[in-house]
Amino acid sequence: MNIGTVAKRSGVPAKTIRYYESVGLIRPAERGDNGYRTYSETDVETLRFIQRARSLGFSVADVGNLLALWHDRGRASADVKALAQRHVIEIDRKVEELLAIKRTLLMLMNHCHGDQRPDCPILDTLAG
Amino acid sequence: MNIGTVAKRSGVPAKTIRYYESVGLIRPAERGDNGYRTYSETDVETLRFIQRARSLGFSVADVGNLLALWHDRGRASADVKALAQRHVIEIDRKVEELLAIKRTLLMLMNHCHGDQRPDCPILDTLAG
DNA sequence: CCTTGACCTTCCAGTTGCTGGAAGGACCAT
DNA sequence: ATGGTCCTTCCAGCAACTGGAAGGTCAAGG
Repeated sequence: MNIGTVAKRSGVPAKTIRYYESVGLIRPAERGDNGYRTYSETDVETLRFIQRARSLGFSVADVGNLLALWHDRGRASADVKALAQRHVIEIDRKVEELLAIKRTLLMLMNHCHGDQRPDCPILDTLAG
Repeated sequence: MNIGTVAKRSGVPAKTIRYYESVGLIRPAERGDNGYRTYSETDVETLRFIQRARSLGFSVADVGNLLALWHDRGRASADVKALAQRHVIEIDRKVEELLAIKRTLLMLMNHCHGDQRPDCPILDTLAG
């Protein structure tokens, strides 16, 4: 299979597959006589795994860890769960940060007429 | 005032001030005979404004828009409010995205023993 | 046989918002 | 004179791609 086929079947763009190879997330693909990268079914599976993990917001580094755990038949599920747990904590942190900002913005917007007049508590607050 | 002093007084690191200048968020500072950038009280105010806007998550581009509105005495507060509104919508989008991911992760974690055994629904799901 | 178009290759640059570091000049106190 | 702290510029790197240029390959159609 060439990279385009794998891209279509895994949902990971060809460019991104090359990128993953360049940063060591996947090992370098075999090459045909023409220099084209050649892939197997297993590679498609791996890329799908990566795709799903990335869409859950895991960093490329963490996806690397997940891949290692996946391939390690002697892994402890506790290690996987702990990784997920850390990720959830990080998500909570981000959500809290965003909500705090949102609260502030809504408060400011509440005090702003939002019409043609120039006076605006939002700008006033930013100005201090 | 030299850049270090302004940095301290505005809370914006010297490096970041130079960066803001390089991307056109603030206009190039006057230079002294020694080539050092020279700043006024007004510049400190501006940098504080920028600092607050950035800490509310506005992009540098949007901070540029906010600065322009701030300096425009004929502005309509509606424009400021609309900009804030767009930002809130974007925040909502991000929060929703994060919460959706979190829900998925918690569900997966719920099904995972998290002990020394290797079988792990988290990995199974990622593998498809 | 030739051309066209869709592949593939590599490498460089841009995105966002800084941040670190190197190399060199300036200033101030002792 | 010397040390320490400022300032200058430019280059590189972070995350995770994405776009584009320049060029090689391949398969189908006229």
